[in-house]
Amino acid sequence: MGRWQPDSRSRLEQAAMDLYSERGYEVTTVAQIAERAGLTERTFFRHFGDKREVLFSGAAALQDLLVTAVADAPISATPLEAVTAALEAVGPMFDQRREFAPKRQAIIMASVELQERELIKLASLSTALADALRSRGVPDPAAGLTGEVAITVFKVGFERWIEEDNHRDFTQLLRETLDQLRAVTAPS
Amino acid sequence: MGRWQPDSRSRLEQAAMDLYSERGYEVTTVAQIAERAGLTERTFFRHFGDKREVLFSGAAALQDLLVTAVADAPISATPLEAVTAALEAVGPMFDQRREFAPKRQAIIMASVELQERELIKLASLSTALADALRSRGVPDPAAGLTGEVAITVFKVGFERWIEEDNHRDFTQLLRETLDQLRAVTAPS
DNA sequence: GTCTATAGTCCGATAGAC
DNA sequence: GTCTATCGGACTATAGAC
Repeated sequence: MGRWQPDSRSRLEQAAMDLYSERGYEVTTVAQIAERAGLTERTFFRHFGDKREVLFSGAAALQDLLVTAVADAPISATPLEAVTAALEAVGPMFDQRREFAPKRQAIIMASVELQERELIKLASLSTALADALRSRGVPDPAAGLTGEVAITVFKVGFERWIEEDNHRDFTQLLRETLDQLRAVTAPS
Repeated sequence: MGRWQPDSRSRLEQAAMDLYSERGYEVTTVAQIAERAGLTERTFFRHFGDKREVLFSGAAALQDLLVTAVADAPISATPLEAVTAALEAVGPMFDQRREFAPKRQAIIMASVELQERELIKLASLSTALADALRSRGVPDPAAGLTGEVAITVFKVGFERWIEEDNHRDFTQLLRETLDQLRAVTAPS
């Protein structure tokens, strides 16, 4: 055991979640987060680029999971089928943390600044999915549009998963949302 | 003619565009923008909530145009047809400022912070369109999903309109992008 | 670990328009 | 007189530089 307590990063994340929940994101200072974690402001900024990023460290893992699933989809899969497989692959990751996700979402929905960060993370996922599709030989504009469609389904499905009283599987809601999107765009 | 020069707001917008283009958004200070416009920092913040907002004052007019067009669509129109009418209604607004839009877009694409603001403005348009559809009696989840689809078409169509060598009508590109989106989501 | 620039807020003062 | 737009200065927190 070294000079420092382990898991500085996790402690900062936990302290930030707690303080953002208790008092709100805007009125919480980085100094307060660092203090609660037993660290200094300087250490916070060593781990996280800014005050918002402390809530978004899971984004990279989500992106890896999505991209890998697209790459691993059967060669015969259409672009939409490939991203559907990717969405179904991430479902369990959320169902496992059913109590964490709504808490984090409530914090984000209470702050425009945090919503901005959330949206650019989603846009990054869309770009990553489009690139993964292009690696499969999917041409533009289909690759870019399919990435956008996937993120729309993820976003809308996630919102419903959070707000639904009965806790249905995230995967099930994603499938349902995709079907509804297809109904909306289908020819009358 | 009074004590102040007219059009303080426009002068700030023009100065900001110029400086963001010349030096970049991040390295430009609000003091520099105000100075070039012959005003003070304090006045800048009176007109614009923050340093980014000076590039997004046109968003409200765009939203009004979209919402009005949805409300004015024929009663017989499907949700997708109503938002399609809205998209076609805003096309000319962009074709009129063909030299302004790419310059502004280049500034935004050079800064993650500005992209975040752009994305939340687009999300706001999506919500406004969904609300306009609900006012027409469109139920959820169709209203929300149709709003999202419309914004995807707008975003992707706009990017292509900017980067295309031959200057096709924005409206034409929007129609084409919607057709491609429908092809992507259509059953194989 | 210390220092500094900048964003953004708050209070008040001023001066013209009406 | 009221209303509105500008300016001045002090202040905090973020974020990056040293």
